Amino acid sequence: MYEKKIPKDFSCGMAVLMEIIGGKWKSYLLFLIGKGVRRPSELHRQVPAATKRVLNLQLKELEFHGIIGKDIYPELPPRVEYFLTDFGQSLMPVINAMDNWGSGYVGEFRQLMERKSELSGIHN
Amino acid sequence: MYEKKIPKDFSCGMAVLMEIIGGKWKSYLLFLIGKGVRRPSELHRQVPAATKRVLNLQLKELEFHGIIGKDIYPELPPRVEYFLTDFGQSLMPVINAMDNWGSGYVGEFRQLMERKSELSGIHN
DNA sequence: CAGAATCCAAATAGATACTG
DNA sequence: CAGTATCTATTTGGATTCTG
Repeated sequence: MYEKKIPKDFSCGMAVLMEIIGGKWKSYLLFLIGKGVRRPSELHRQVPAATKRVLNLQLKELEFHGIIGKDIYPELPPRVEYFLTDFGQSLMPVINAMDNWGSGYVGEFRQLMERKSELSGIHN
Repeated sequence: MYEKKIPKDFSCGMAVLMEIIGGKWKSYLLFLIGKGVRRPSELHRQVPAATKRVLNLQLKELEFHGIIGKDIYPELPPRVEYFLTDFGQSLMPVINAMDNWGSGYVGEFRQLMERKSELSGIHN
């Protein structure tokens, strides 16, 4: 399995939360699963910029921390459905607070990023 | 300057927030500055595990996003004091919500990490 | 004390091809 | 469809040294 070499300090609640939801796509995944998007292929369709591999890795971490669970139906073709655990549900208000705050800043944030791009000559 | 090559998608408020506070030590820094720890040397003393360089990088990012500001006193020896902007203040309730949730999970989290370490044979 | 410069290590993500 | 394996690229953080 994966072995981290640099110790992290989890004395602070923030650090614990960041460890749990800190991946690049975990917030989307939680958001979507919270909205009822359950199957891996659907999730991938909603977040096409990420590869299956990365989504799977992050889903595994969320599962490891008990935030989500999965039902596996041994059919053909195989079917898997993710869901929020009770513990995961307890996280949703925090997620929503984070999303709300961020949403209020999206516009200004984009401008800031454009200014930054101009300065360094990048034009996506 | 630093040029990112992989585009990020900030359509979601969560992603914006994570971009702003997502660094390894930013949460500590905000927490400490919010508590009134102002000077770089003090901050470094409170977070000795991080190097000055990294703390500076993260402080700069927080400053770039308008979360914190700094007063520079051109004295000898030089003195710098960070402070939360109004915008940064607006973030604190979210930070606190995140910290509270995480704090409630610290114990269980540590156990989980130990179990993980046992499995892979790591004993820090 | 504050912080920039350089070099390097670790962590994380992406591309692609493959299996049941 | 779901998931893994392998390889590569990018991003981020750490160590050290140096300056005013």
